Amino acid sequence: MSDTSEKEQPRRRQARGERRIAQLLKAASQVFCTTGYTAASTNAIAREAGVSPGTLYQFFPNKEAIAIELGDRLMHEMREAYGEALAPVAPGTPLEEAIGSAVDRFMAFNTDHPVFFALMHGPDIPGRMAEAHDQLHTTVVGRIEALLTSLMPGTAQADITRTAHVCLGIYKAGLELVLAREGAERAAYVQETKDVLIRYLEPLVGASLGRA
Amino acid sequence: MSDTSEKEQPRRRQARGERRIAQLLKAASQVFCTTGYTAASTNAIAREAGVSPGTLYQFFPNKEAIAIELGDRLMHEMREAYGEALAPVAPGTPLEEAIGSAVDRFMAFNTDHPVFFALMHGPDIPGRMAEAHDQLHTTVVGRIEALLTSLMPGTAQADITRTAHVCLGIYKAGLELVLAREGAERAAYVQETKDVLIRYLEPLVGASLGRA
Amino acid sequence: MSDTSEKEQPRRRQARGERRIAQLLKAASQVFCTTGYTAASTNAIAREAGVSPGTLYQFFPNKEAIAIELGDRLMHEMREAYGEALAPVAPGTPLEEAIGSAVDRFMAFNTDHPVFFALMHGPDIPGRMAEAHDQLHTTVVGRIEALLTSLMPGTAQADITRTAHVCLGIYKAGLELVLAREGAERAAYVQETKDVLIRYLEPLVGASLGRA
Amino acid sequence: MSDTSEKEQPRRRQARGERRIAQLLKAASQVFCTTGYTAASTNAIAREAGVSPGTLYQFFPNKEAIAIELGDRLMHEMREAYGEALAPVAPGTPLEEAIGSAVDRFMAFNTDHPVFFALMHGPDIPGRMAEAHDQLHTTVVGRIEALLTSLMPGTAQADITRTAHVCLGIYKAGLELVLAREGAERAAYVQETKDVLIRYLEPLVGASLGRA
DNA sequence: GATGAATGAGGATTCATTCAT
DNA sequence: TATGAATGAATCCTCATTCAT
Repeated sequence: MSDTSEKEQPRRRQARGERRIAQLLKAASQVFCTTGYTAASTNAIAREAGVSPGTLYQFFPNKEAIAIELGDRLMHEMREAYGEALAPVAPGTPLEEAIGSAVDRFMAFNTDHPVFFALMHGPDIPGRMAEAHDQLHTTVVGRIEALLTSLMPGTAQADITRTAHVCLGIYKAGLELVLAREGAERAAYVQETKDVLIRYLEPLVGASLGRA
Repeated sequence: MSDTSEKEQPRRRQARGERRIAQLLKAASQVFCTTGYTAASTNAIAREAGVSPGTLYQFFPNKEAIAIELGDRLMHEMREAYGEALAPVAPGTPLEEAIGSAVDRFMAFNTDHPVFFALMHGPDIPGRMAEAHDQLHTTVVGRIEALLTSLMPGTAQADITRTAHVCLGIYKAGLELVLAREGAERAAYVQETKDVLIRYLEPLVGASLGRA
Repeated sequence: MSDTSEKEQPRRRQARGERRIAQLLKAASQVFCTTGYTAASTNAIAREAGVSPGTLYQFFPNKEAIAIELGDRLMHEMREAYGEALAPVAPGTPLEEAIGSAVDRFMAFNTDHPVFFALMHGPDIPGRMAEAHDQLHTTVVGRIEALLTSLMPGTAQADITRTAHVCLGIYKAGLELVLAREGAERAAYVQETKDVLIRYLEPLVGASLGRA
Repeated sequence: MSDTSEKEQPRRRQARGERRIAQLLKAASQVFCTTGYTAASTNAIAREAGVSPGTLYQFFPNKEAIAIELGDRLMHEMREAYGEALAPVAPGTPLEEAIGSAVDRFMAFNTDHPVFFALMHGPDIPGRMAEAHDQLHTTVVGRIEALLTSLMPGTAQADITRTAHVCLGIYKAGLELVLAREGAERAAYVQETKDVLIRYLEPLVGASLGRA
């Protein structure tokens, strides 16, 4: 009735809502990882979250909205946790170091959040869901472009873009291999992924340096 | 009474069946490409083929059987058309040439048969379908291993295997990029794919040569 | 072209047709026994007979026609094989003997032709198939009535009919128990069936004799 | 905040569910009676209940679960309504009375719940549904054995069991005849059923008494 | 907000039956 | 006749989504 009630009531509700949303997204992560986006059912997500289907729809208008929100949060979290992973490196940083740390950080993040892969991946992502996918994709590519621009100054934008796409492709391929392994084999594949990227970029970086 | 009447009658019928099967597989290819395996419906495949659902089930016991048969045919076709694409190269063949021609051939095949990619791809492949997927995968990896063994004699088998997996990953990543483009951009991505592979393998090949 | 060709051609065809029909009915028997009438599929029958579905429909207009024809043939066969099993007995025949031999003969027949039971039985017999069932039923009841009339002269027709229905019910119940057993147990159940019938009929027969 | 809000809200919902279940089981009863279990379709049951197919599956995972639950409820109801119908009779009870009342009670129950018969009956019961059927059957046979043991003390177990099976067979046969009639005819068949059972058991009971 | 019942279109699959060959 | 391909309605069942409470 007073200010408090008008501010704290909603806040409490929002807090509860946030908890619910987090709970649902966590459940969705697990289900998406297990069955893939297409085969995941909203009922299964609700069940996994321990709530009723109706509750799920109180927070998300439909299935893809869950995936989109999940993607957004992942991007946020990534930005916060490893914000500078892909930021332009200081001039003079050796390529190996730049790539190595970027891959390490990304791999760590993706290993901790396997949904990321499930969402990034897959041509069977149907309908409007593709938007979320594309958006995520575009963001990541943009960040890679920024990194590459600092590594290969003077390179044409089109080439930067293409190289960025290739790098992301290599990374995703490596990630898939990594996620399917454990222990020493996993570490070996992480190293391979770095090697592929380094060897791929080395001549490009060299050329741009020579040009500069 | 003559050979014709006793042999061609059934043959004609069989021919009709074969045509239907081909037609259904073609339809399935398109649907799988468009929607992915999981989301593809047998009714949609039948509709695309212009037949009733019952007809589809006259030739295939279930959805996965279609995918399996499709995979088998693709493998056959690949073997026949580009049989030696991945066969061990003559000693002394420059790496660039070996990789270049292998990638060209594969890309050509995959561009002509985009389902291949749809079937190769995707961790959300459910049920017993995964078998088919794995089998296809194993076959391809095996062929790459053979190629690598001839390129990098004396390398430990475990390393060969890992390298083969990485190469396949790179190729698939490249393919995905290529398939999403047209014309000059597509050609550029083909070249990038080759470059990635060549630069990745060059040191390995060199090392094994030095050792030999 | 001569008489021979006009008579023997059809005859040969009829002969072939008869063989086909017999073959199909045999297959149907097995399928009906295994899965029951409702769950039996015409395709399964055709497969069991080693012919195509089309062939089956060349001889039978639909599924129930198969059952009807099967029932008819069974009745014929029964009549031929054990024609007098239920015919009125000679006056003075002890009830035990009359019942005993009738049950023995029927049981033998039904044991040899388990379809009979499958067709007689069951409230899930749907649609027009019920006709066949009813017809068969009516025939059997009629024969039992004849037997009872000779055993219980002077009894009202309504009572005879009711008693006949009860006897058939007892017999079918006994048969079900018998068919589910083997060896000594089976023999014991045959005896029980006879006992039930004899004890049920004895007072009725006695009463009618006293009356006469 | 009060008990009412926290307990009755869910209760009301549960109540709705219970009503639906009852409604669905009632509809299932009718459909099973009309078409038999095998030919009964879940859609038909849902339609009969006036709900959508999805609703049915909210409460039952599949068709057989409906039949099983139906059987369970019938058994419960039977136990509650006529709990002692088959319980051992007081020593000295005339056989006619024991049988008469047991048959009356059972017939009354089965007449009120014709599904019981539909579920008891039928060798074409497929799949895991057979379990339910067998369980029901076993329960009933057990109760008859108990009754017979009290009527025929000193009889070998194997004989008791066989006699129980025969009695159940007779009863089911009688029931089938009874259910197909109305009014006076029905009553007459009830009496016949009793007579058959009494005459069948009389000598056995007498023998065991003589022995005792 | 939360619940869970309700919906109904859609998916895989089967099957009696027909038809071209 | 025989074949087997073709049909399409009907089955069982699922799922995204809505709604009354």
